[in-house]
Amino acid sequence: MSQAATPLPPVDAKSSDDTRERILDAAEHLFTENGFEGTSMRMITGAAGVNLAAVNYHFGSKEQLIQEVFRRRLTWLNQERLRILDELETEAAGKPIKPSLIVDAFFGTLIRMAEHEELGGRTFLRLIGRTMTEPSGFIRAFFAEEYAAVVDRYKQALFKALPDVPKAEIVWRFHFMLGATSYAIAGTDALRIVTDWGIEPQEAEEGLDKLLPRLMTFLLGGLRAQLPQFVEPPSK
Amino acid sequence: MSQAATPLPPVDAKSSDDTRERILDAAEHLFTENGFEGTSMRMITGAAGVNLAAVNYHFGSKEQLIQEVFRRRLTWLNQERLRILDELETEAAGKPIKPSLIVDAFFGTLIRMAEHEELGGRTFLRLIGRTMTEPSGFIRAFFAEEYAAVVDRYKQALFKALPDVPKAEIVWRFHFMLGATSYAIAGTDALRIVTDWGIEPQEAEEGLDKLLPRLMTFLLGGLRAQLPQFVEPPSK
DNA sequence: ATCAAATTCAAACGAGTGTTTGAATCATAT
DNA sequence: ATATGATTCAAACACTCGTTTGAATTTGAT
Repeated sequence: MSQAATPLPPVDAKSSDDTRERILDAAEHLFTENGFEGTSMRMITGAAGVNLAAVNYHFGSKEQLIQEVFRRRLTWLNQERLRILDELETEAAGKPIKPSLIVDAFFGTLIRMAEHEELGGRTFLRLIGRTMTEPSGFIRAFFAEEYAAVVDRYKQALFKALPDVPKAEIVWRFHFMLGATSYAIAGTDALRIVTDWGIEPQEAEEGLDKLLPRLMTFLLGGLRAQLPQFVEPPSK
Repeated sequence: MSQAATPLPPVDAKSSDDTRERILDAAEHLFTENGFEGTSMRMITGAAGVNLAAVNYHFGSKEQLIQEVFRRRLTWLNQERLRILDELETEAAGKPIKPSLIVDAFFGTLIRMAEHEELGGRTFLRLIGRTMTEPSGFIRAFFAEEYAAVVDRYKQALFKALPDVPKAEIVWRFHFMLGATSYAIAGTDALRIVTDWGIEPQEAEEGLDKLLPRLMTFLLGGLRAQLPQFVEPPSK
């Protein structure tokens, strides 16, 4: 129980950072493949080539390990999202921002993480896609805290960008966009089984390059769609 | 090990159907709240008020129980989807069907299940939304088998309905639509935490009545969006 | 009433879980 | 070289997991 309370190594990188990183990398991969409950500490430490007790020593518990796996990526992602939105708002100088720019800043920034292996690459992208529907209470709470500020800023930007669309409608469509995106990245192989595509597999392979423009046009098409007409239920 | 091999009670309803149904209902709710690995047999049998061994006796294993939880709903759902598509194709008499009708037949039929408690209601809807991103291998395989025929028929219908859209594009957009839908139904409360809405909660409550038209316009907006222009990467 | 099958039950099984312990090893600064 | 703290390690802890067992009970047909 020596120093497990220390949140992060203070400044310089000790050799034990190795162990931490190896554990985080192994956990990221295994969580993606097997889920949180389907991944045991022994699987993680085995894949990382470290002792079983290392996780509890460095992170405290499995729960805290899960949080750290996300935090090391999400902190960067959401700061980047805020930075870009700041930039856009500065350029716009008070005027509304084009919806396509807002959507790209939020979802494009996420998708583009897949190209950078040092940011977790496709593995982390799949993991986060799956985790959005995670039932576990503490994960939902953690995500809520990690996302609250960003989502709120983007919501406000969309309200301003689409003044003719009711706010409730925008929130719902934001919700839908999140779903389409999560699914697209989580299920690159999950649903390939289901759909079997019926198109040349070569065309499915190069998916990630073309995924972003494809997703983008879909999201924007949905975001800018005509407003729904609520039909009153027949009689009642 | 008396008769555990019997797939289903032959014809008439015995009193033990009670036990089966109680288990399935309890499992459906608990899986929705806690996930598959987060729900133990003891939780299920406890909630159902039956003996611990009852699950293994009636279903063989936890894995088979999970499959049965889905099968009793999905069989109806996908038959209904096929039936409606048959109807639409008969009416169309060889001509393409309007995309909105196809989309409503597939996704609307799912959403409308929520209104019928005897079909599982909102609980099953949330469960299926979450399960689409499930990592577990046997669940993916099971879903693939259960969905293959339906998805293929609907894909063909969409190809015909949108002759100007490349097939690969349609498959992707079908994928996106699945994601938006799954998310919308799975996360009715999951993301409410994240977004906190910023709109009158009363307006969020009546969500399910208006969810379908809202989702519908979003999906159709995305499905019919302009085609993406693939920009070649800068230099390379 | 009798018999055979279906179902329920309490108890236990072996395996796997996350976590803890205390000694051994390593690194670093004096 | 020595002392101090950080880290690693093998072993064990208490617990939960899904499943199995074999006897008790219930059910339904004769």
